Amino acid sequence: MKLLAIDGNSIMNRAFYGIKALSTSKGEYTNALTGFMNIYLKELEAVKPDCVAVAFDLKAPTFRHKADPTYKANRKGMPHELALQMPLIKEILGYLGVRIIECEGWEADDVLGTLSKLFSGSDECVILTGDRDNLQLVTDSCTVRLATNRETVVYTPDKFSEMYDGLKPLQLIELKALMGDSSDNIPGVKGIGEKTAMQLIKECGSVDELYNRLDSLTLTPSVRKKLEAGHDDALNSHFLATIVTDAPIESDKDKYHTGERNESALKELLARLEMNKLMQRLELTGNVEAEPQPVVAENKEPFDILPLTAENMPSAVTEFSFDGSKLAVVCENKVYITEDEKLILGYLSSDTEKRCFEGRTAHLYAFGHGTHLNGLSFCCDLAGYLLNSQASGYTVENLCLTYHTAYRSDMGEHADVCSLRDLIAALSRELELAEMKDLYNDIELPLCEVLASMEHYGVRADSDGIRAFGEKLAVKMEELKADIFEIAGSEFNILSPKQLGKVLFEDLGLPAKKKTKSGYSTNAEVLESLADKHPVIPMILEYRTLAKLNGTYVDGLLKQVHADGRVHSYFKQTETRTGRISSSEPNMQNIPVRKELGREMRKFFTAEEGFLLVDADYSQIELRVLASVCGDENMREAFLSGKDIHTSTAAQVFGLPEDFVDSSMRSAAKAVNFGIIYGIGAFSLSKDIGVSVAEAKRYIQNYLDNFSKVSEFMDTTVENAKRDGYVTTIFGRRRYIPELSASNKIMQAFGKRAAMNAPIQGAAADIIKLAMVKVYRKLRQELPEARLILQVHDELILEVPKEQAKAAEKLLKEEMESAVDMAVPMTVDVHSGKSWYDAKG
DNA sequence: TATTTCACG
DNA sequence: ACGTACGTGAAATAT
Repeated sequence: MKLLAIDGNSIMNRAFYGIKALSTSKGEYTNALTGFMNIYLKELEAVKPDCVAVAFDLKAPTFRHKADPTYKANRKGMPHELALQMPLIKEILGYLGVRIIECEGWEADDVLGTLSKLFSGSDECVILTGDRDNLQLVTDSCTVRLATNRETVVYTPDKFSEMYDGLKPLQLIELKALMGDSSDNIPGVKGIGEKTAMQLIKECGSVDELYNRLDSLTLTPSVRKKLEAGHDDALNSHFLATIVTDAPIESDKDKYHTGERNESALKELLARLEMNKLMQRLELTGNVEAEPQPVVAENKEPFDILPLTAENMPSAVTEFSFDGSKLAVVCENKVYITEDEKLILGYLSSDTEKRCFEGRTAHLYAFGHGTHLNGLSFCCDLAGYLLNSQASGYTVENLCLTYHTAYRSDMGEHADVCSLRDLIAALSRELELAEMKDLYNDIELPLCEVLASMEHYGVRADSDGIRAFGEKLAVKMEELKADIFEIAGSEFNILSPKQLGKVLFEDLGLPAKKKTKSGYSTNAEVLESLADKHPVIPMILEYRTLAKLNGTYVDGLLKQVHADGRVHSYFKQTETRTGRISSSEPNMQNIPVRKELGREMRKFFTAEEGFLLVDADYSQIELRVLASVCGDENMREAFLSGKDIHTSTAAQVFGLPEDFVDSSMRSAAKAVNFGIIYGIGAFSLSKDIGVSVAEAKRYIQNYLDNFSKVSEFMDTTVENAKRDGYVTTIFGRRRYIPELSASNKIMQAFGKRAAMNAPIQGAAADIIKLAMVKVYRKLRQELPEARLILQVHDELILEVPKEQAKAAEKLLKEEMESAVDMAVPMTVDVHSGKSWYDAKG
């Protein structure tokens, strides 16, 4: 029989340090669990054992019969992030039916030693560990698999001999008796190191023999003296280094066969831990001993599947799924399916209440066929997102697992739609408990239609113009490239950070300022600081800029222009942790604007013939939100009087009348204002505005003294976040901040900054989302030919028949400014023009 | 697939 | 002594 004996603590330790931070969205640590299970499953595959046992040290201090109380005292206590995972791995292994051995008063090593003796002779023992101590157990019937961060090294007696210069595995004890082992607190003989110990053991074979023959050995006087003085230490160390093989454990070998899995408990635990990959892996690989069972809801009737017809179209509340061509409608315990366009449109446009997983596809289909999806009252993905914006991969199955409702995998391809009813009940309850029902009903749910409408209409893009612009850039790039090669004295890939780093910092000998994981940093900040050190630097910066424009914006955008001459960016509603929406394929939220050359790109986004673009943006929305929520009178006053906020801030911080504020003071104040929103740090501020860290510190202190309510708000926000585990916006949107409970200071600091930022960035997102819903509805009523086509966080863009542009400007400004009633006005600037370039003031 | 860089609010 | 502002997405190179 073949046994796989695992050193649980040691492998957990490896796993913990091998995988960087990993935790569930609520902050429960899972990195060691994930790493352990990866190693475990891989090794199971490689070893194919008949039996498995995992040995753990008990938590209680190990005052072993053979050791004094200081034994292992200098081993660092394990970090609590790891300690928290120890009971969980035991729970997982327990549900997998794996035998766990914990033996009071005995170390995991001793248990492994005992097992290796039990499974010797005609049996076989394979020890899996990350600790070289166990190598002394290697025999003809026992191999040790040493798990390192890269690969597993297998030690047989031959391999051992090869690695340890001809020594036998058991002689590892003799070696340690002399040289000691600081990590195990084995003292060894004082003054004897690895080299000497090795020499002595090779010559004498063992510590006993060494001392027997001490007088006749030829040794340097100092070594002889150390050995004589350390005799007791050597004997004690020998004792400590020896792994015992008589721990009191189960001696019936048959008891080590893996038992039955506890499928339901395993599933529930892994779902809580959000270890979805592992769940899949455990079920996919299957297991002859315990075939995974499909999870079938208790007391749940099967669903009848039948075709949808005009006659049997349900008129009660229904759940549906729609993938763009196939519709499935669930009513009571029946699933009606159809691919008929008329029936699909009939159902989608009917007024009956309907609920689904995500509404985007259905909305788009309806828009594409000149109608609307009506009666939608619930989208599970949006509820899942509001309940936990940190999670990712909102699927019906994951949500069912998270919110403990049955996933009807017994219904095959209709599993999703058949699982919705119970899931919706659970999600509704959770939304109620979290006080997010209004946020859900008034903002997120109606916004879904608005975003689908934006995607449907898209934005007109002038492909020819973009292409011509790209060709101009390409010509410039070729010229620049030739010049760069000439001046640098070699040809290389300018866009390769690695090659560029070599040229700049090795060949040209420029000073390297910053390093990345894999070499020199060559980012714009570094290069700018070197700009006057070598003429090639500014050229490289320019080349980068051109390459970015050409690659990302010219080529990237051209690929995304549809046959209708428009780009239909996808606005994702469940992506960001703060509540913002994101845009992709193409990303229309990062089209260049800050520098003139890039800004030119916006000339290629135009209104269709006879139309204009109307562009409105909130002025300083985040600072206004901050002023409102913290109630600072100073800030409120500045906004109410319509002052320039950065100038006003500068006047306060520098203690001067506003007329005395110059442009450099204003821009410093602007940087401070940004910093406040992001969770300020003196170091970064100093870098941003080019003053000393001490100076930056003074700015911040001055700011906080002047705007004391801001300071209080930040403090209480962080306190509340620590207490509750999350922060909320004025509309009740939540963001969990698990980083606040990390023991790592850097993580904690990040958690604090995120906690300070989320209520502000999130509230701004709430406000513009609400405005979008209002604008969309108002346009439908008053200017039905106008449409909302873009959102860029604090900016909305309409495409409007040109004679309606003035009316649209007015409507847009009014709806946006009146979306919320805050302590300070939410001012909006609005402009229109033929292209985005022209429409943006 | 991960890393680096850079575009936006 | 560390690493250094919040939130995104895309592309090219490196692995």
